[in-house]
Amino acid sequence: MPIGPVARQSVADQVFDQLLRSILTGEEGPGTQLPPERELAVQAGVNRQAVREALQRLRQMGLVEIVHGGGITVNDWRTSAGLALLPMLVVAHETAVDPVVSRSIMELRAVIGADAARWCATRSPEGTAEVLNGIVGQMEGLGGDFSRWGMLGYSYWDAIVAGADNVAYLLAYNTLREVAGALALADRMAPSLLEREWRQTGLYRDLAKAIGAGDAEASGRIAGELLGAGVAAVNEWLASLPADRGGR
Amino acid sequence: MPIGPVARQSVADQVFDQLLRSILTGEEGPGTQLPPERELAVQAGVNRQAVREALQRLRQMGLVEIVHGGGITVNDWRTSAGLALLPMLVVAHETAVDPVVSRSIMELRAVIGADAARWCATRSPEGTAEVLNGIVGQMEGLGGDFSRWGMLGYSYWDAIVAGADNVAYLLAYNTLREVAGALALADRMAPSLLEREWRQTGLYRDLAKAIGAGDAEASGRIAGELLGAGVAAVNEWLASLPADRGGR
DNA sequence: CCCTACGTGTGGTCTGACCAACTGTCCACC
DNA sequence: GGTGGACAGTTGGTCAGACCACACGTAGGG
Repeated sequence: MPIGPVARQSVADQVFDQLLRSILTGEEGPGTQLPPERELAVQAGVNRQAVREALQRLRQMGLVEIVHGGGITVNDWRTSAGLALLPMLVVAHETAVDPVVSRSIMELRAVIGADAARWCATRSPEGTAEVLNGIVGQMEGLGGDFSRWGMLGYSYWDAIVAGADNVAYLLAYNTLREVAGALALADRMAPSLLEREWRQTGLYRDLAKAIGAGDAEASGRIAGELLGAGVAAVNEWLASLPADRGGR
Repeated sequence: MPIGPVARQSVADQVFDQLLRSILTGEEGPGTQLPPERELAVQAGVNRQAVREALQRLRQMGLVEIVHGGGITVNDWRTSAGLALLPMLVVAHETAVDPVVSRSIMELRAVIGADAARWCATRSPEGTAEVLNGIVGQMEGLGGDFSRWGMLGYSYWDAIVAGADNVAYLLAYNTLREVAGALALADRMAPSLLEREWRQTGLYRDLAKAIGAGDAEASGRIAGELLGAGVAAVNEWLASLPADRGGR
């Protein structure tokens, strides 16, 4: 039995996590002032530099505002944080993944993936369709080995997004891939939600063909169908839950 | 003539900018090792702590990999950076905005905005349509005062995205708003590109009505039309350029 | 009453030191 | 010959303490 890599978190990372958590949970609401750096340092029992690194990272994410000599103010992350916060929203309450967050992720994935496929059909360089077909071939090859499907799915959509010639899609998709990792770690349910999507190998091949033919309309439609399955699965999951799970 | 606020950049921010630029320009390509922290500090003529803060921020963005005792490796930002990089891509080459980046931004904005409108029609809380109608009223009120259109447009789409009940859209839209600021600053052309979109007040009112009626299909269609105008404008701009502008 | 000047608190920068992890080398041992 | 341990050098991580720069409240002078 192989052992995995040991998670080693630096002191600054731990401070970052603690502050992030207290902001996301609302313990430190928007507009409130954080304690001074020096006090945070003694509270955490660490050096001031570690606190500073954490605070600068929070600032970069838009979660706090720091003014020289004026203290640190907590922002409202709903209006000032960027997409980079998404992976951390998933991990923030580590007991279970917020279904609304999951749905958000799947919807964003679907809407970007579908449009990327549309553009990929007309803007992608030569050879993209061949790459996609190769991946589909591998998919068909490994019948039930579910553990490797995920990787192939990533490569498939990676190729499409790369072929869409849209940096914004590319970057957003990178964030989404990171989120997927956090999702899979935090919640065992997520993979099974995706399962029905993975199974549709036929559509994967159709999509590759449509992209190879340069048919934007068909590509967008098939990709939407493919990715819509994941959205539908999350929605069903959401509907099956008691009504009290709807926060954030 | 009123003078604006002076940009005061901390030392760590300047180091961050320099490193970011040298990574984005490819001067420090993927896989290359950065000089050690101590050397970077003497090169920049600053403290090592400042360098550390900058490096930690680069790490958070996924641009570099840092291993304890092992040095700092530059990542390929195309595969490892998140959407947070988008604003910095715009500013990176400050002479002119890369048209491909601009197009990417407008497309992402359009695709998210349209889907947000679709969901806003069915998922938004009571009163959203009233808010939207109020904003449209203000739009109609200030005939040619173009400077204030931008603000109103932001509020309008803010309300829609907030009503879509999708955190991912919300966060991505926050990033896009930030990008819009950078765009307007870096390139005077951007506002005129958006102008035709702003002018379509009638569609803005139609969209508010469709959302109020809970008509998802119409909302998505109108929003797509509205936002598609901006995409089309950028595409025309792109087509009018000499072919040598296509990098990145 | 204004408003200047100052003190206090807070973020920003610096110095220097030490700890901890990776890397390569060499050598004892099997 | 190969394996594993001991070692030194490089580099990131942490710490302590000091000083500078800015914001803000307040008391004193006009």
